[in-house]
Amino acid sequence: MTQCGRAHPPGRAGYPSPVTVVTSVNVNGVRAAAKKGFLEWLSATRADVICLQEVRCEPGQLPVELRELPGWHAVWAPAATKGRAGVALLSRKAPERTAIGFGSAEFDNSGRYVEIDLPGMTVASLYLPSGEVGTERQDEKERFMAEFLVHLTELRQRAAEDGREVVVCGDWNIAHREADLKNWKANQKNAGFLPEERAWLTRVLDEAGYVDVVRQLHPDQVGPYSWWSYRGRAFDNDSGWRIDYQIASPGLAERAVKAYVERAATHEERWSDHAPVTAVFDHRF
Amino acid sequence: MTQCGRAHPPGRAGYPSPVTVVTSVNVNGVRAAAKKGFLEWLSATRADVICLQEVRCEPGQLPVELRELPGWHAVWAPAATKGRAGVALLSRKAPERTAIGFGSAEFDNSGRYVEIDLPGMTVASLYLPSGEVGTERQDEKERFMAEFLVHLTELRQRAAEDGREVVVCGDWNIAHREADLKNWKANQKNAGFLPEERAWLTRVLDEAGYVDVVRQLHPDQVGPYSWWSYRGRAFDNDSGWRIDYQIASPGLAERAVKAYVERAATHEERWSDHAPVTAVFDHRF
DNA sequence: CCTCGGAGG
DNA sequence: CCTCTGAGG
Repeated sequence: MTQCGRAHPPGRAGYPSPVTVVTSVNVNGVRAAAKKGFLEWLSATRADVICLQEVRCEPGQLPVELRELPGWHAVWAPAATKGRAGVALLSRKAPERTAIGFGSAEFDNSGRYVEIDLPGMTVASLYLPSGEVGTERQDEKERFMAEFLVHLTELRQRAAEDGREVVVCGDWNIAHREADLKNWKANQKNAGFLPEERAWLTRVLDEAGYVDVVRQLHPDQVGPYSWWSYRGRAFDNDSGWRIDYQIASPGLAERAVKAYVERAATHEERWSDHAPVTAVFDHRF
Repeated sequence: MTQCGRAHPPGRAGYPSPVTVVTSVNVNGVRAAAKKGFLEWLSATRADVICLQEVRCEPGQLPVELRELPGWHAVWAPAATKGRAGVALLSRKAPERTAIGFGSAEFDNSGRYVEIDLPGMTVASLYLPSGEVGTERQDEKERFMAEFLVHLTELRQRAAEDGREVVVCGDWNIAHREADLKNWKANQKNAGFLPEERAWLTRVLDEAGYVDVVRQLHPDQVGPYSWWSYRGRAFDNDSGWRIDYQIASPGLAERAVKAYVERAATHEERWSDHAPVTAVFDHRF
């Protein structure tokens, strides 16, 4: 682990480094992404923790460049079905604890959730099912949402008791508000912007007590979108959706000093249909 | 039809042009081939008739560049199963007759045989099943061979009665003799070089009365191979097989003045794992 | 318009 | 190591 210390003043107790940079990105197939520029982005990023979704690869299928990531500790949580879903967590520091799944009989092997403890904070990578209205896949999404809300509530409580902070990053596959997608009117009956999905996200914030880190720092901005369909000219027209979030405990969220979408990361050579969502937490404040 | 006459003396009765150039090539997916150089090869070829195999495309799926081939008449014979097999015939002159299949209940819809009549000669495009020892697909290959030998015999007889010549071109998926593949010893138990397959090809020549045009003109040559696996470095090592043949009636075969494999056609940018097999028939002799 | 699996080659 | 499906996105 060759991560070098940066020129920051000392942080608060429990945070060995005064600043933690967290990034989340749905890579849409980590092997394909690696061939198109993901590795260059990775070698340039200043993130301390990276949450990946849609890895779509069993650990045994990873090419060397991905199996051996110098400077990183990796936890891979593939789906039982080959080539589907799959999440991972990369961290510069070794995790104190690792957990795959959130205690769900149905979803723990579906490659949709992995959680690690780092000094003072828990970081999770989430890939919520994408759903499609009128299909069994929408029912699955709803079952996931119901179970996962319980987990989020318990996670917050446990963390609070332990004096830890929490951030759940990933592809939530729901745009929360009208400002979170280009064409909200046309999408009110489409999966990803259904009233019940939006209401569920509101409950994540209001009832489970989390904060949408990007929105907190940019309350009046349109977007910033994090996903643009590969179909048509969605990216060029910025016809996107904000469906990738960092959802943090209030104590962590209030330490967020920056939060943004790295749209340019996938601009020149597009290596995913999602862009990285990054937050900088400064533990000195 | 903009095919211009060439500076040849007049041919024999029944052959409006004194020379007929016939090419056969397995394109391994005509859409993929078109993106990689097949169209450039096509625009440069001097062939009068082209037999294609493994077109792997329904006529409705053809991109414009393939749907509209100026100067060519095309007959497409796709397989019932999408993306599989499929043969076609392109001719500068309009066919006098077109037939898909050879009267087989099992195989007429399998995209493996199409036949046209041109002035004085019948040209067929064949894609014989490839087979694999110990599988149902080898049984299928053998059933095809049995039925097809009957057809070849009848085809010759009918043609002789009508005073026509015949050439059946295509991917026969059998190397006939030891000189027809790089590593014959190691392949004696593999589909494509089984004793019974080789014996069947001998019957095509000796019993049904056809001539292997390339071998006739190059009796002592190793190969020339017409297919090199995409696996490993088969092409670079010239580790190939001669499995694409022009099998002609004796009266036509004796008019062959040239017969060769266009290995260079797929050398620079490889657009198929097979190379075109071309024969020039001169009707003045 | 992508990525992946699997069949067929 | 190719080219196709078809599912999932």
